[in-house]
Amino acid sequence: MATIKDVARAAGVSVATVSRVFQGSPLVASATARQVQRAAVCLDYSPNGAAQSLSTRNARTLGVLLPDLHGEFFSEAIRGIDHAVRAERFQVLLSSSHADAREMISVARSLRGRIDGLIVMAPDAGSARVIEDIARYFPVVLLNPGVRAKSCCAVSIANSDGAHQVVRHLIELGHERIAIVRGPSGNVDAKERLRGFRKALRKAGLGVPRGFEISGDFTQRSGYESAQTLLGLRPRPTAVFASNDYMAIGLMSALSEAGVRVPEELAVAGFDDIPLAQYVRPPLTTVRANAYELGERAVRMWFDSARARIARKVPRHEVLPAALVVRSSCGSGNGAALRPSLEEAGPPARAVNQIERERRRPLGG
Amino acid sequence: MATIKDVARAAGVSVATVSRVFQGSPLVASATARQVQRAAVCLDYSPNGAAQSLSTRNARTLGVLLPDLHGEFFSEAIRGIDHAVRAERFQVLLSSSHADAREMISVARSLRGRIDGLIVMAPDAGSARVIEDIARYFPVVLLNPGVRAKSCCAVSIANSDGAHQVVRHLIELGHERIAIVRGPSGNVDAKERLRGFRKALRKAGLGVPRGFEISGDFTQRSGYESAQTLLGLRPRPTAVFASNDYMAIGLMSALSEAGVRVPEELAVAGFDDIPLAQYVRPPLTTVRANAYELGERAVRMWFDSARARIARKVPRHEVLPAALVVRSSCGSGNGAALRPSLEEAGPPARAVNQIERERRRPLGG
DNA sequence: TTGTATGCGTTATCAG
DNA sequence: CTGATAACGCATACAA
Repeated sequence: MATIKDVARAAGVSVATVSRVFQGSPLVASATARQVQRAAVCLDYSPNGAAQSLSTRNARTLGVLLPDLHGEFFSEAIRGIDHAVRAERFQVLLSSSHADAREMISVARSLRGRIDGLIVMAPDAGSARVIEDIARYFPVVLLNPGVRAKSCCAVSIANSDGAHQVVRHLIELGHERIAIVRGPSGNVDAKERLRGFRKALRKAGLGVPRGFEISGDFTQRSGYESAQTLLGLRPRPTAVFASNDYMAIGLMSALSEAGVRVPEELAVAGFDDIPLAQYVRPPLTTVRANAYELGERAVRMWFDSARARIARKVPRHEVLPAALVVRSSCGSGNGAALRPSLEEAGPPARAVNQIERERRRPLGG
Repeated sequence: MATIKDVARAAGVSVATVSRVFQGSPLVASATARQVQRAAVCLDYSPNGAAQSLSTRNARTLGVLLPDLHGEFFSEAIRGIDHAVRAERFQVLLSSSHADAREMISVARSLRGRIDGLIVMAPDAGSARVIEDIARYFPVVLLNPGVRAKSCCAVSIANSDGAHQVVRHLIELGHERIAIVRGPSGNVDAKERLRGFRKALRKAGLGVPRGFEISGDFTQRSGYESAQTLLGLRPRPTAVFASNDYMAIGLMSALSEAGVRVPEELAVAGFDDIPLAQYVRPPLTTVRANAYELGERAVRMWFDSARARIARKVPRHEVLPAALVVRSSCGSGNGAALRPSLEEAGPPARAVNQIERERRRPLGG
């Protein structure tokens, strides 16, 4: 592979000049620049990134640390990150599937010299110290964090507000006995959604009868299993908010087997708006969280705080709004079309357009 | 940040010794090693990756170039890649959302010095030259490539065979007039699936009546729109193979609106086994392509060929088997449970376990 | 077993 | 406008 020296020699100039040309420096005669460019093309030269990093002390690369995630949320977040990073002409160094915090920190350390900063997603609350530790090495932005770290910026989804919205929706539809299927206990998203649930009920002057807060773990199975508990409650709830869509779908399938009609006998709502949500019967009323935007914002926030490093570094915390998506799994109070969601307009209209935009997949695989 | 020099000074040794300790060299007295380690911990030192890369001339990093992909396939492929890369103690430099080949090549060039090789996914047939170009810089493994490049290894999905299987399944169920909704014309997955379709019919001595090969573009909308064409055919087909699940689902929704019963009046099959496939009504018979494994294999193949560099470099091409997943959208010939798929066993049994494994998402968002 | 010295490919600081 | 040359942080051949 050709180096800057080879180009310099071929162009009959010094390495300094070649370097200047490649950085678009104005301090070089255009004739000389052309010479250099010709030589570079001829030798198929491009600068060595490692050498640049070493010399300039920055890598033009952002690291991304993720837990072992599956599914749409993961890929959308990455897409958002990649998009925003690309806009800054940076690169993404991805490291996912981290089991525990210890592993995360060792990976983060091994990244020294290769990245300028990190986007970290640590959903469990136990990792506070680890995060602080990592943040000593690089500027860190937390993505939907399970914990607030004093020293770093963060961007997260309005879990509490989203839950609040959907529960308020149920209340507006006339429900007074509303249950929740909770998420895993260590998970902060779950905790926040529970908080929003409680707040909405409290605001409406409704109580939460004993046993109306059923435990779950975000898996479809736990939703399925919650049905039994749910149907055994007396008085029986008329509506239930499942803390995520997977559980809502599991629950609905159990209800269907038990011959309980949704939403007539029991209204069901979820959270996340996974792609499935609009296809189950009845289509699921839920809350949309935009993972793409979450990733994008995290990166923007990183660059903002990097640029403001000279000024006072005051860690911000952005919260992305969550949007209620009304479908039919909660009924619609008086009229069937009281509050139609976009997706309900029928396939050839706007709905399909949106589906296409979101789900287009030019590759077979 | 502490450098190797600081550690050397603090430990009272030379930088060479520190370097040796960090590489686990046996040529250092254990007492000295402890000294060094203590100093390193004390100074919170870890080696600078850029400097290492520059010195050793390798980056312990694999680049991953992807087109603008959404959805499960994307994230699963990345997971597989990440997993395999991690096993080799390498890192992943990800660059997705590439619109065209030109962009891809410029990104690839800019990676010089930062990566040791590339996993490239280029589904459109036009990029052959670009690939060859990139392969001059780094060893490249193609992931589900749209084109065979002479100089690099590749791993892809058995598109043709998968299509062959599902069409043969239709034939075994007694269908004789089978149509296809094709994928985009430039796309190699689509082409291969069409090939498998034709082959299965030919083998069975069945013809493809004029008009039975309907064009589509892998979007749900195009599947929806294909229904009209399909229902206008005389004689009308009794079964249709949609080249991917999105189109199959769009088609089924159109059929449902038109009052055409699936599978009684028209059997429908898809390809990909997207998560949705088991939730639509009726659950979709399709072909499963394992994206996780695809990514994993690509990486393994890269390391294999990197290690064999000394020996003759003969580009291999692996094809991952595709598996027929029988659900109910094609009916089941004589008996309803003639050939039940795992997913049909009912929620609390194995089916849900699998769903959980596949779709567990410990994070709210 | 340890230290010295050189090179890796760039950038950047000075002189010209 | 251009050219030497000293960093950048580490690995390693060679010497001791």
